[in-house]
Amino acid sequence: MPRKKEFDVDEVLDKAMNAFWKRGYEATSLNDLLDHMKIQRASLYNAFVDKRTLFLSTLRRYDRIHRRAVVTERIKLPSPRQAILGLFHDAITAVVKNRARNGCFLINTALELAPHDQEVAAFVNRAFTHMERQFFRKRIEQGVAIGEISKSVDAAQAASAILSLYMGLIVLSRSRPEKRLLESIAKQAEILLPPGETAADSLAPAGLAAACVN
Amino acid sequence: MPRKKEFDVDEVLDKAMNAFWKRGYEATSLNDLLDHMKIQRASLYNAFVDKRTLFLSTLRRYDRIHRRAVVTERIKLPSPRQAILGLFHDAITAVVKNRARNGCFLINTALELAPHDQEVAAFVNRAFTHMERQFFRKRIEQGVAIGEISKSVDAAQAASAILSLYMGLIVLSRSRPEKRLLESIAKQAEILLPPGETAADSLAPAGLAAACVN
DNA sequence: TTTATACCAGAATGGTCATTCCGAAACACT
DNA sequence: AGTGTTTCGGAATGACCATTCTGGTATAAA
Repeated sequence: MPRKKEFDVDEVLDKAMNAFWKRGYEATSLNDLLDHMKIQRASLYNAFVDKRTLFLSTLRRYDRIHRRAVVTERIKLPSPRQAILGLFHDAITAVVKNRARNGCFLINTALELAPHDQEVAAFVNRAFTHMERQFFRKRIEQGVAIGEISKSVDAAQAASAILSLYMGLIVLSRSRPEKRLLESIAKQAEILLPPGETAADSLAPAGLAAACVN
Repeated sequence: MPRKKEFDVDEVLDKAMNAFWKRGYEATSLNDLLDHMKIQRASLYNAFVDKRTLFLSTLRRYDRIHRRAVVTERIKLPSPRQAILGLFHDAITAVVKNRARNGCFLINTALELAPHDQEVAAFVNRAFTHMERQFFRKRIEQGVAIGEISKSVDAAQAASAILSLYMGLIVLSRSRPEKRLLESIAKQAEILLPPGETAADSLAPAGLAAACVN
């Protein structure tokens, strides 16, 4: 009896996501969305309820296919240290190759909407905390366990710092997509994760050990 | 001949700044502004031209009294290392004490408007670059020169990283104002600026110390 | 006093916003 | 053929937006 939907929901959701990602929530009007999604008004409201609900849907989708997917890929990598540092270098090449000028949708949203929308705040919060604890911290702990990362590293503390450094990198990359600058930041991420002391369990204090990287 | 202005320009500018700082540009309507500034419509347009010009004025004022003022204070401090690390601790206490959850006006603006407003982009860019080069880098160089910071530190690179770490801290503090988390980040800032080799030298194994000259 | 300006309060303008509603055509099933 | 649903294109709605305008009033200097 019912007529089939003539557009792919995920496909138009992607287009809506890109629109929101590029301009933010407030600055993206419904007409902008319709232009990008190439569907009719009625179809949008029928399929996605309203603007805010559509936004949340795109945010969830971004989290799934852009953040979670990357994390689960990188969790499988044999080298915990490279899994983390690779994230930085991927972000840099994405920026330098003139692709990602939009930054991170989650970070953008955290600043624009989270302070005034509890549901959004809870969502981005969970995402950031997941990054910190389930990716950065776990991988650092693994790195320390297999001797790839120095025992002098406090996994929880380093995870916070790496997260902060990463977010700073993304924020900075929007206004200053300079390769040299961004690579300096990635370089210092390496310093926060000094390689394990293969020879002897060094007596060197953490600060000095960190300074010795490279 | 002319009647005197009955409101203090800087005073109402401060109120406008707080409104924009809290909600961002798009989400702050002119009525919001009038409510906060407690002046009349005509007075606003007479004194500040229009909304965007008013916004730029508040941004310039923020830069002057919130960023530049802090920097010039901290440039005078005797200890370059403490001048930098103090910035982190000040930000943290501001967040945990009086719940300053508005983050940094410049960073918020960099994400909301800079991508679509060239003038704004140029302004925040100059501010960030000034932070990086005229404050962080210069102070690190001084620290290295007086032996407070290890010679192994590349001032330019470390400055980029410290800026990135600081921005990450501010961004993160908006959604997660947890003292423990933020202090972990500040702690790692210290690691990026290891103290100069005075006593630590003697404790380190000879081989390791040699590896540090680079 | 005159004159220029700032004040107040609010209406008017012209636009855009998200959302709803309409009629008609397209389609898929019984 | 008939029924239910989704398409389309657009019009209507009502709210809010930034900005301008209209009078009327107060205040200072010439």
